[in-house]
Amino acid sequence: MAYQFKEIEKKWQERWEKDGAFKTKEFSSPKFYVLDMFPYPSGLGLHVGHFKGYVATDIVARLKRMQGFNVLHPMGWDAFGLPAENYAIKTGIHPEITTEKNVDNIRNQMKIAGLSYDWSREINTTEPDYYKWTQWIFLQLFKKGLAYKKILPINWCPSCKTGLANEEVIDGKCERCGTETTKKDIEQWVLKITDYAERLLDDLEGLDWPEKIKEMQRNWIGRSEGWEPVFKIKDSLFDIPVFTTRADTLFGCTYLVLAPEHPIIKDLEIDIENPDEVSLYLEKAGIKSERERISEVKDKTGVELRGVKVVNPINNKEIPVFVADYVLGHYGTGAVMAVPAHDQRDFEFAKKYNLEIVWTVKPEQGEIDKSKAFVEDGVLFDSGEFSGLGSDEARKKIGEYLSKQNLAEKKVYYKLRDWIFSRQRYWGEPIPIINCEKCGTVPLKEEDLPLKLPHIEKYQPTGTGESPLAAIEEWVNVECPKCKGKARRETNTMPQWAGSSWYYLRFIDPDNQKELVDKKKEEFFMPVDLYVGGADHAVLHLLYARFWHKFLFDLKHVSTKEPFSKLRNVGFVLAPDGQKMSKSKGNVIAPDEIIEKYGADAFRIYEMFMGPFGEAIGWSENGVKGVYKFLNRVWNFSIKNKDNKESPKELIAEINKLNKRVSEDLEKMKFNTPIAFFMEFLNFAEEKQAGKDVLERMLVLLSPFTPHICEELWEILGNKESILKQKWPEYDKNLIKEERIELVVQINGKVKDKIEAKNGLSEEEIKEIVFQSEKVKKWTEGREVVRFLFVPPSLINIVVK
RNA sequence: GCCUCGGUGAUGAAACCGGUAAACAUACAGCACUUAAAAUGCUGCGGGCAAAACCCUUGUGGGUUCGACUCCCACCCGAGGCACCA
Repeated sequence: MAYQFKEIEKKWQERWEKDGAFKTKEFSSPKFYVLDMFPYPSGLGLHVGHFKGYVATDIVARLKRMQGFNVLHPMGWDAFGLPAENYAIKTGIHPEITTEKNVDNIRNQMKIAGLSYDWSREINTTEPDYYKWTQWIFLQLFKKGLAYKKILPINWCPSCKTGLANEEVIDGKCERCGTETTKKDIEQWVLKITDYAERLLDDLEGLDWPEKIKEMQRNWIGRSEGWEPVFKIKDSLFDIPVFTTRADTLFGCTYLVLAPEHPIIKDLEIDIENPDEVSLYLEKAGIKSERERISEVKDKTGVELRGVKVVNPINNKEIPVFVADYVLGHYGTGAVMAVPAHDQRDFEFAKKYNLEIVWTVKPEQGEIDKSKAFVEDGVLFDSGEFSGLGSDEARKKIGEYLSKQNLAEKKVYYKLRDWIFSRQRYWGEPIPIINCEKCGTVPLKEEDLPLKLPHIEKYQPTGTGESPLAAIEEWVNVECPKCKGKARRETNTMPQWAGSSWYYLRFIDPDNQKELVDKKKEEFFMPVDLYVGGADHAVLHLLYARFWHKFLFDLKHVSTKEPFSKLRNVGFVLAPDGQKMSKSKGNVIAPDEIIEKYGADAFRIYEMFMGPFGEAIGWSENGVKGVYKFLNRVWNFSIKNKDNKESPKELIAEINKLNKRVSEDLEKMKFNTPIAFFMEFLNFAEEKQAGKDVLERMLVLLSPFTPHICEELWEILGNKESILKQKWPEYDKNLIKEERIELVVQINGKVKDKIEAKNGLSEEEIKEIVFQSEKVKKWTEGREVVRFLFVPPSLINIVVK
């Protein structure tokens, strides 16, 4: 008979809630903080993919509770952001209302899946009580000079009508809507994440994170070490420093290239003999979109500044100067020394404009292939006193030689750019700043926080670079806190990523009105012991959160250098057709219908059984049916044996084996194999008489995976106290040892025979048994036995000639 | 181009530290139960053969080893990330 999952699941979910079974205790050691990346409360609800991570952390949370940990396992809502606002534009329904509705729906989805969150700690980034502290952190950043305003050519999404951070531009397109971004000069709030570049890079070392994510962050931060030689401009007081990692190729530098944005171009105006040509080029470069720049990688364009020459500091050669947009204004000094012989980009440019190519580095062996640049390290020639040196040594020697004459400096640059922090949209945290005509930028007083987001009727973005908030006169026009004169509020809002950059701290102390988090509680619960979410946040959320955390650490508001000590990525759940699930493709599978048809327990173990946790795997309803069948067998097996007292020895060995395998694999964050082990165990045990001891152990081990059915059967077996209170069982390795085993006999490494024998025999005894085998005789007859290898407990390899 | 993962039956996959390749499931086929279907149970299921014996098989080619999915070298393919970063 099929087990009645609907009644059972409802019954236990209500019981757990009534008992407050998942409430975290304050200051009860040891603690374990296991956290999911909190979701955006979309109107579609969550699909089965979101639950893969949630079920895994839930299993860990339940396991850790049984192992005696005081588990902090909270959930909340990252509810600011564009979709709610776009929905409001379309329907006129306020984001506050849609957010609340969506949150209720998703919270319910999580509850019917039996996820063991401590709901008393629920947070929502759009509640003033929460964003008060997001704003507070912003004020601290401002006070430390880490939040500043700047007119910048930013990435602009013409569809979302807002500026974007570099991290939000993927392939020249808006991360949200896929529209191609353009450049726009707007005054922006910028956070100085670059001040933390070195620490963000160095501290990755100690983290138990997937190597992939660490590597992505390293690349994003992009540290590079080199020298910055100075090129003097001929007949001028100006000079131009350039950054290079290849100081060893300096003798091969035959021209200099400036980025179109380089300020010195203006200073040189009077010397330039071809001003029309130059300004035409600059104009063209300025309007190019990010996309165009990327697509033109192969076709380098530029223009010479005729009449301007610079001097190569290493050999005093006069060389020409070009402007080209393959040199970026925002990296290094915005100027490069071009060495066409040893840099592929310079090589292409030199070929196109017929510039001199001077070879100064050759490979240690063989000749240079002069059809392309030789970019590897090698041995210097035609390089004065440095000829004959290897590249590595030459870099150092040349750098030091120049720096003695104050013609170069050792330098480190990072690819990481400051975080563009303002958005010209409505549905976000207002930036707590007042712009006064007299006093300039004035921060709000901390006691005036939260600065509430006003309720408005018109959400349409203005497209002018101002947010819709700018239209609300009574909100915008305020008195300056400093001089009491006329002033205007900052109308930009914070980006999507603000609220999620510190939310893990608020779970520790969600109702604190006086501070962001109580110091003692923070010290107790931090860091997050296990953080689980998709790999798609590798350089956005995970980098921003680390930055804010380090900042709070410097202010002594948090006690750890890093927020998340262990991170694991969950793989996508794809639609049955192998495609990504999306509303537009109509292939989204909701957990609700699966739970309705097969129950939460079946849903939960299917999510885990479908494959390795980190891999992307297609959904299969037949797979759900398969594990549902398994749960029915667990039910029937337990009911059938519920009155048995004792178990046979072989079953005791088997349950200990199961115990070992499940414990070990859970420790390694493997969730698919333990389920296979349970199935194997049941296949073995089903026909046998099982006693209460074995049944109970099985249920306790299974309970983190499928808590409802286990609770019910646990009760049926006569237990009064919830299975949640049981200790995670230890296995006895002496009981696992089998009495009889199968010897596997190989001849020259190939399996030829299998012989059953007593376990634990000596090599001599085994040898005797093995050579009695007909098959072994057949293969060894007339041949010389060179070696006899015995690999305990069961493998034998006989090497014959 | 660079970086990081991957490549095993029809499918999802398993295999600890180098030791029986394909556990566990799904699909499929056959049988039982049923008036019938579903559900359930049983059997089979990498390939060369219908079968035993035997041989082959973890992307390809080579190497190390008594023994390689696992280690080393070269290459091919796929996914994700970065991408004119000097």
